[in-house]
Amino acid sequence: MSESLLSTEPPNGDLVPAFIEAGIPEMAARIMQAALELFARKGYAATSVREIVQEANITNPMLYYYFESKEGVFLKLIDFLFSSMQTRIETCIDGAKDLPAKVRAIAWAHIDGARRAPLTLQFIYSVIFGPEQSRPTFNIICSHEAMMARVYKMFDEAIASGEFEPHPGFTTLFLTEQLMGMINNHLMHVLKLVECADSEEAQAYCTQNYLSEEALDRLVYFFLAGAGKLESKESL
Amino acid sequence: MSESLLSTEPPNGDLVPAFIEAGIPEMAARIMQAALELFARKGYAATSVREIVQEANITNPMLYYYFESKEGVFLKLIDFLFSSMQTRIETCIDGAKDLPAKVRAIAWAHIDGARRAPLTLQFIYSVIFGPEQSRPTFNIICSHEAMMARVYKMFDEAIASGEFEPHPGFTTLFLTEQLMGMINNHLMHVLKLVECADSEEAQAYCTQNYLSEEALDRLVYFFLAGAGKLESKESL
Amino acid sequence: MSESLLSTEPPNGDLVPAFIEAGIPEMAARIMQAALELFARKGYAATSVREIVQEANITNPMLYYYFESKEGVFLKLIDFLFSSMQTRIETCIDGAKDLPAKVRAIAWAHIDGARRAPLTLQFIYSVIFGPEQSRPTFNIICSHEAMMARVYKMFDEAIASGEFEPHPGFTTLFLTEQLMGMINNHLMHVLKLVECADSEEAQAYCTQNYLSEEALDRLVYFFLAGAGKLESKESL
Amino acid sequence: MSESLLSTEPPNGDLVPAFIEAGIPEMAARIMQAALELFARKGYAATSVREIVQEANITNPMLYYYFESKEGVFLKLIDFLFSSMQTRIETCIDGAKDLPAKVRAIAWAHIDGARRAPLTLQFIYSVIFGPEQSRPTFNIICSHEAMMARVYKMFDEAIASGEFEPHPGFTTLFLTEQLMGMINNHLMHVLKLVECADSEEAQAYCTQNYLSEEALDRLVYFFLAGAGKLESKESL
DNA sequence: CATGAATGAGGGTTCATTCAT
DNA sequence: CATGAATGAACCCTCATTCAT
Repeated sequence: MSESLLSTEPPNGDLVPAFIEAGIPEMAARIMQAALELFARKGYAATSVREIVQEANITNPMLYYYFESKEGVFLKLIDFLFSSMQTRIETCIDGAKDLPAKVRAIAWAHIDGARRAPLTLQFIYSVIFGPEQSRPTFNIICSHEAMMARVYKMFDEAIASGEFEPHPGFTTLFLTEQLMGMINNHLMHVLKLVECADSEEAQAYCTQNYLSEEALDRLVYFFLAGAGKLESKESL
Repeated sequence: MSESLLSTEPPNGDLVPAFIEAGIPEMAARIMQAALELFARKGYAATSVREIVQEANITNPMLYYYFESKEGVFLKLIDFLFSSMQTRIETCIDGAKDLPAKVRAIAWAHIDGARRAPLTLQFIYSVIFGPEQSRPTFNIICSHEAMMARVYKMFDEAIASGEFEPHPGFTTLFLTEQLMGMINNHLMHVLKLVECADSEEAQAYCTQNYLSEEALDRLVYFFLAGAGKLESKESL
Repeated sequence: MSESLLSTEPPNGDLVPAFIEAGIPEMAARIMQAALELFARKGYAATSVREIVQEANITNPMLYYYFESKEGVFLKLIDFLFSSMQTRIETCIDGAKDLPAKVRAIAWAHIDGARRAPLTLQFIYSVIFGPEQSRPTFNIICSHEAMMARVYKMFDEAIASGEFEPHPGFTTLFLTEQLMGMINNHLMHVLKLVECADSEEAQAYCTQNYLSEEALDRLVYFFLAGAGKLESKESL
Repeated sequence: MSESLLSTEPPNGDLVPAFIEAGIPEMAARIMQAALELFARKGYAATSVREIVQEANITNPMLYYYFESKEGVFLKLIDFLFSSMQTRIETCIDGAKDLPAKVRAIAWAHIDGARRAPLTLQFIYSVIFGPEQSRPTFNIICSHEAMMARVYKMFDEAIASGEFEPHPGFTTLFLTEQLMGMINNHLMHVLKLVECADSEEAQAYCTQNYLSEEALDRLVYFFLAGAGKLESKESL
């Protein structure tokens, strides 16, 4: 819609500044960044501590100085990333005026995030959808559900205010699951494409079909049409 | 719709008979079954060969007698499972008379499969959506896309025949991705629930909301409403 | 000297007929041949039973039917080869009229053997000169010394008859060791060259410098000149 | 000749000090020493990493901390030993005034080395004369030929200066091969004897016939007499 | 803060050998 | 004679982690 949507940040996915801003020492931040990339690319189990410290350009015991263990690195990372996502979604919802705009903002935040930091997303998804025992146990429900809960509430409010009427039989939970599922699905395709996008042509294809405004519009429209009826269709 | 849909097979997920039927020796089948369960639960990297052979109740070298390596077990497994899925989807599409029935059949095949063999699904999803380098490389595109291609063709034919008209701007590829994505999303929730379903109450909740006819109807309806318009709405 | 010296047998090194002639069943012969080649190329320890049976084109238990063990194959092989060498040397000595001819015959038997069956020689040498504990224990002294003893006797007789007078201080044992050592040394070079002789040029070089009559003459002359004085120098 | 020739160093063959002097950490040196002894006694293939670390009194991973692999230990060892030999031979040649003295010095260096560190020699010989595929591949030609080349040059110079005239038909390469071959042959016997020298009597026999000045004289005389004529025979 | 050195436990894989048929 | 299937032990190597400095 507005150009401001189209972020121009480079897609380097370097979270070190963000870590430091959150009060994490620089070296710990480098470790977390290295771990993030490796966990995303190879998974937690297949990533060795040695690889992490090599990638972070530090010595082995330093990791144990800043973190309790390999598991500790993972948990700190997960905690940070889920908090960020939670914050982001809340900002999206609170900052948009009506349901379509809110939905659109949430979707765009994810899509743009996938473009800018694909590895971060890959990591989060592998944690959410991968086997639980392949990584340290942590309360994924707690973290993930908090995010879902905010979206859930968004639909509740829209229905209560009469702004939106779901198709018969559709619960708020169902709508939440569908929306987040559609976004996830979209991002999965983005990630697959980003990985293989060696040629310029492939990148252009990816951008047009998955990272553009049109792609965003398609997604939002599909969801709203499938989900129910809006009081006023102006915003679509 | 018909009661025949509601399979009553127990959800043990034992594929050994299926393996044997496909010409795999019994001991190899036991190995594959054990590996499937462990890979699904812990991921490929976190599963050790020693665990597999222990679970399969065989000695270590037997695995190497029937398979080239741990990697070989994985690949044979993947190959078998993807072939089965491919066959199944084709059967669904060819056996149903119109688009809604086809979509419904595909969705139900997956949902029922998730109920009967959740670990198999968990395994397949962790392979499709997990980090590529966390497991042996194999041509996932080739296997997965073949499945997608059949669905793609299904939409193409429905559109060509005038049976279905997608909303403006929706390509066949987009529809395919949305349908499969929605099914995936649904199954993900099923898997999460199955894992935690220790109480009878929880299981009942899961069955009603995700494994019932109503859940299936909701899904199919959401998809078709979001995707476009049917020539005749009778079948819905 | 005589053309009969120049053997024209192909250098295939196939001992299967010889094994069979010695009363060994054909399959056992094939196993021994395969083992010989592998032991020669990789050494006893680095050769696995599986490799042997694959090379011999038989199944694994067959080896244990004909031989007690991997060690048994080795011992039968060694026994056969040392006996052959012993016989050969005796024939050389008994068949030549004077010391130079005997020395020449012994040297030539070895050189021609190296040409015809380099792997056999490589095997024998690796057994004689390699670490004792790298292979099954067997009485190498017994086998090897018997060979040496015959040569020793040859010198003794030549000295006793006045045909040859060694340089002062040279014992018969010393002469024996020098002669066999020189031959060994020569063969080592042949083996090294045969291994690398991929080009025709290299083969020609090898033939001229190590496998020709001139090379033989040089060797015999060097030995006799170094060892002592002949009563009559006609034969040189 | 001079007493200085007769080294009195104990024949313990402990190279650890030499390794450390060459800048190798002490623990790595202990590993190399243990590996040397085991490789010499059992061969590379028959020696397990567990044996090495047990002999070196360290834990298993330390070997991999200091070396890349079992193969790495072997290569570092070979490199060190060949360099030492090369240096030693050069010192012998450069430090002696005429050809007989040079030949004598080379021979003595080897004989004395065999006495002081028989395992080192056994190892080197098993590498040079054993099957190539029984150990890691390394450029044996490069290492060995460099040594030969220096000896080759020694003969060339002696011939050019008129100091020595080889028998007709003897090339410089032939002389080099004969000399080194004779030395090798001599050392082989030393090694065989050292191994069995459990009794004092046996040791005395060995010393007198293979490690004494007389044995050295015999060897040098045999070689020179066999090889050609010296301008002046004084030095013999 | 930062390091080189060290470790017990376990990783995947292959060994020589033997069983039942 | 000949085979497919099976085994306990051992192979080389790497893991996450910790020590002393």
